[in-house]
Order: sequence, then C-alpha cells, then structure tokens
Amino acid sequence: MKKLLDLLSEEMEKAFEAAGYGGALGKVTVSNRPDLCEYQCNGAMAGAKQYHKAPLSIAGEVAEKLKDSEVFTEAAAVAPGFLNLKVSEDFLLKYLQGMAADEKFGLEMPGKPKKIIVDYGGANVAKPLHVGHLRSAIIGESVKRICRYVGHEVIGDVHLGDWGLQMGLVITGLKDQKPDLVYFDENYQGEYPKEAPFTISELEEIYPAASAKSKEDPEYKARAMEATYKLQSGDRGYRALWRHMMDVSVADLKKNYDSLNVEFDLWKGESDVHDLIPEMVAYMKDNGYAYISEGALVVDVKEETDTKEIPPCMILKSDGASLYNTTDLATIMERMRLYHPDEIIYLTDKRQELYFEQVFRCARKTKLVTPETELRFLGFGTMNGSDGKPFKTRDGGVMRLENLIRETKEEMLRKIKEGRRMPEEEARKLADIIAVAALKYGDLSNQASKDYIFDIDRFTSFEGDTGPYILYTVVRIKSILNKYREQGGDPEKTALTKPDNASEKALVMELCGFNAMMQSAAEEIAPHKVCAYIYDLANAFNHFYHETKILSEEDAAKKEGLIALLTLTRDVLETCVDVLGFSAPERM
RNA sequence: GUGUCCGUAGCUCAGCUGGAUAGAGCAACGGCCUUCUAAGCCGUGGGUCGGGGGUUCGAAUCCCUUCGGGCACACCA
Repeated sequence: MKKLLDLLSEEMEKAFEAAGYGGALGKVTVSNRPDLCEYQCNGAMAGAKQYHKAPLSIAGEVAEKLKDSEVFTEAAAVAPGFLNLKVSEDFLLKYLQGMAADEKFGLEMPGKPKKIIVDYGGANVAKPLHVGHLRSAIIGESVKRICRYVGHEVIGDVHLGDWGLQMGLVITGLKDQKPDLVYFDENYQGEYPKEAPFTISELEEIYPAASAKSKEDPEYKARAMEATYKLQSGDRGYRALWRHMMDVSVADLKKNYDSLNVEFDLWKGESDVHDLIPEMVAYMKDNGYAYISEGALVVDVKEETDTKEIPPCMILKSDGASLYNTTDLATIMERMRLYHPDEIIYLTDKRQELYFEQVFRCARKTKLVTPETELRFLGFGTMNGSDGKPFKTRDGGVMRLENLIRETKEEMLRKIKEGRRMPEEEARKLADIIAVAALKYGDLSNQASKDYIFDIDRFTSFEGDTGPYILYTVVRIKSILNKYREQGGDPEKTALTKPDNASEKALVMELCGFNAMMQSAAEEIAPHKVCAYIYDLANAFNHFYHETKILSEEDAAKKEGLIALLTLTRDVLETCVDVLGFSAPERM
C-alpha cells in the first residue's frame, strides 16, 4: 500500500496543478498545530517567489480546487499561506481496512529483497559479557528484526573474539594452574576427554588474572604469545583445549543472550578465517595493493576528497602477526564467498568509526567486495551512569551483564509487588518479561549514536516513555478483547467502522502512519523511531480508551468497529514490540 | 593540532531534508475511579533552543564564527 501521506500529497498535487502551479509544491505533512488542523501543506509559501504571487492567494486558489475532494473534507487557506487540512473519515476507513487486511499492515515489500549480514554482539570467548556488550546486543537484535520485517533476508552473526592473544593467555594461565592436564603433555597420543577441565566461572577467573600478569611480566606475556602461536599452528592438545573453551563459553553466552531475547543465526568467529589470511595477504601483495611501511604491511586508503588525514589500513603488524584488521578483512572475504551479501552492517562502539572507515575503504579498493556491496557502520554511544560517566559498579569496576540484568529484574519484581497482588511465581515471571522490555526500551528509545544515561529507576517505571508503559497499554487492550470473548464475541470477526469522534480519529491517523514509520526506521537503521512511534500510538490509544466506552457500546456495529480497531492497535503495537526484541505479557 | 559528534525546561530526552504559540516524560502542584486494568487520563507552572553574526517572507533546524564538553587520530580491539 502507498503511504497515507503520499496519497494525501497526490491529491494535493492535483489541486496545485489544477490551479496552474507545479505539483511538487503539494507535499502534505502531519500538522504541527493539531489544534488547527490534522494535516497541512506549506507549498503555497514555497511557491510564492516562483510565481510572483502572494502565498495566501495561491493557497486560496488551491483550496478552491479541493472543494469537492473526496480525500479532504476541509482545506482552508490561512495566513500567511498555510493550507490547513482535515481528512475524510471515509477515506481513512478505507485506508485502515486495507491495513487490517494486510499481513504487514500496508508496508510495501522491496522489489528485490537484499541479503544483509548484521555483525553484532561483540562477545569474546572466555570473557564474561559486561555492560559494554549490552548496547551492541540490544540494538543489533532490533536492527536485524527491523530489516527482516521490512522484507530483507537477514543473517545475524555474533562474530566471536575467539582466536587472539586472549586464548593464549587463558591457556598459559591454565597451564600454571593445572600443569598435569593431558593437554599439556606433548607425548600424549590418545583421545582427549569429552568433559572440559574447567567450568565457566573458572574460565572467567583465569583470563583477568592472566591478562593482568602479562602486563607486568614480559616473560609471562612471551609465554602467552608462544601459546597463541602454538594454538594457531595446530597443536593437538591446545586445539582440544580451545574446543573446550569454545563449548563452555558459547553455552554460557547463549544463556545470557537468551535472557535478553537475542538470537544469532551464526556463531562464527575470528578463528573461522584463520586459514584464509595467508591467501588474502598474498592476494593483496600480488595485486600491488599492499606494501611495507614502517615495517608493517599496509594498504593506502586515502582519498582526494578527504578533509582529514586517514592513516593507511594495516594488514599485518611489523612482526608479521595478524591483527583486528586482518581478521575483519578476511571475514569480509569469507562472507562474500559464502553468503554474497548485498549489505553488511557492523554494530560497535562509535569510537571505532575511523577504524571501520579504513577497513571498508580497504575492502573496496582491494575488491574484496563488489562495488555494489554496501558496508555500513552503526556506531553507538556509551552507556553512562547517573554521573554522566561510563557506567560502573558501586566499587568502580566493570559490571557484568548478568548482574545488570538480574538487578533490573529484582527492581522490577519489587515494583510489581508494590502495585499488584499476585502469586510470587507469576510476579517473578512477569518481572522477567517486563525487565527485559524496560532495559531494551530504555536503550532503544535513545538514538543509537548518542551516549545515554542508564537510570534503572526511570527505565523500570510504569509511567512515561518507558517499556513498561507500552506493555501496560498492550495488556489493557488484551484485557478488553478477552472480556469481549467471554461475552461470546470473536474479535477476529469484526469489521472496522468510520471514526466518529476526535480521539478515535487521532488513534486511526496514528495507526495509518505505521508503514511510513517502519520503512524509514529500516532505511535509517533507527530503532528509536519505532519507540517514538509506539509511544505516540500508546498515548493516542490511552486517550481514546479514556473517552470511549467499548464493551457497553449499544450500537452493535459500532461496538464491533471499536473491537476491530482495538485488535488492529494491539497487532501493530505487538509487531513493533517484537521488532524491538521484547514481548508483552497477557496480564500485568 | 586535525577531524568528528554534542550543547533545547531543574533532570532525562524528542524535534534538525526551514514554516504558525519549540514538544514529551520525570520531578512540583491541582483535578478525575459505583462504569472495559487509576501501572491510566486531564490540567497548571517551568525555555534568551550555549553566545554572536549571516542567508530567508520565515531559523532550534542551513552557513560562518566563538565558547564549553565527549570521542578518534597505523603495529589494542
């Protein structure tokens, strides 16, 4: 379906042309003065100069042509040259019926769906997720769902950090702790045990200790690098150990991501492209892209139009070792071979923007991707504490994601018990659902690129622009629909009717904006637009709800119409909520 | 230093492809539950849109400049 504003604009364009002006002036927008009109057109003022005419008289002539319009019931020319519009209820009803009958509520599918890889999560093996991983997971998941909803084929890849020095550090740490393990016996020929010689908590303790030690003890660091080298060159015992780390760590990561409704299609990592690196390096050298500079192998990525200095993209360090760039570029190569994506979206901290600019340019210049492949970077801001500085625990440390989630759930449970009486178990389940909504909505309602302040009290509040408020609104609708069923009605078998009061019409108009909103959220990869939309929609609904008696409506057709409107509102809200990566309970 | 992002109500944020009186939420104050979930709704107060200049009929929005802050600038990821 065409967007409502486009249809309104088409009608307005016809009027402009009929009055002898360019149709392009007839752009209709939602009114910024709802007290005066529903929609407006400012084209008369824009055209005044071009036609050497007073804007008000242009507007007057156009309004005259709209007298018999079936789209606008009112078109008033107002000083200095606004066209104030009211849209016909019949027209809205027709549009709404089209929406309700369509699986995607009037959203047009792309002519040719794109294949998109979303690279998000940023998890590392053997290291616990911390608050820094929260935004990538939340925003990435939503971006994935939005792109999928608008009709693209989307693959989410967690892209684990599973191959670097960190692995060598853990192995070295473990060797010191348990030197007798068979994995360290070079003469061992048999099968290695199936059970990992450590738990996730042990693993997580080894890494920070080893990392700290390597910073002050060069000899230890050398051993870790040696271990990394041995792992990467295929040492049997080290590989077996690495496999264990992967299994234990991935299982734990999945558990954590699960609790946030975050799911990846691919659990690939840096290790997957290890074998591609020599080939890629040779390719870059052989084709004259890469050269040695200050001992390191680099590719120039400067461009003439640059206003700043862009350092070359480093492919190999001066000691010949690979680095972040190397695996990222090799990953692009692998992705092109395996999936042929039209677009790859990367979600990381915005501080990596320049780095990705270099990588993208390098990939393009060296033809790792086709000229059409879109490489997009979505950098997100920092999650700050109430002091405006990066979020820390009370004692100043980095908070584990698990703990942040748990604390949010506990706070939610406390608030639920404050406001409602219900069995402990139900309250607990409810708290889990609402806490995820609170956390995610609190994050997603901010523009991704901006820093934001994490305020657990605000996010878990049921008032204002919060996840819980949205869920409450959905639950209210569900409650009425359930009562309607109890009375013997079937909400799915109701027909929409014309809106016949202001708050109902406002709700309808809000609903009609769904397709345009979703499309722009996808194009701009902007989940916060979905949040802003459902907040407006929830407000429009609550206002309408307050003014309208639904179940006691006496006119049977009207009552059905209202139920149909509620059903559609619920469906749109739940669709949006799903795309944001959370869900609404049945009761709360 | 170069580049980049940001500065809007006491607080947290929208609005930024220029339009009418700059919007929400929180906090403060005041109303509305015999009636579909009051975790709701309605209302009041609160702003030199960091400062200055410019473009325009019209600027929070575009341009310039200035102040204040964040971040990034090849062997970390």
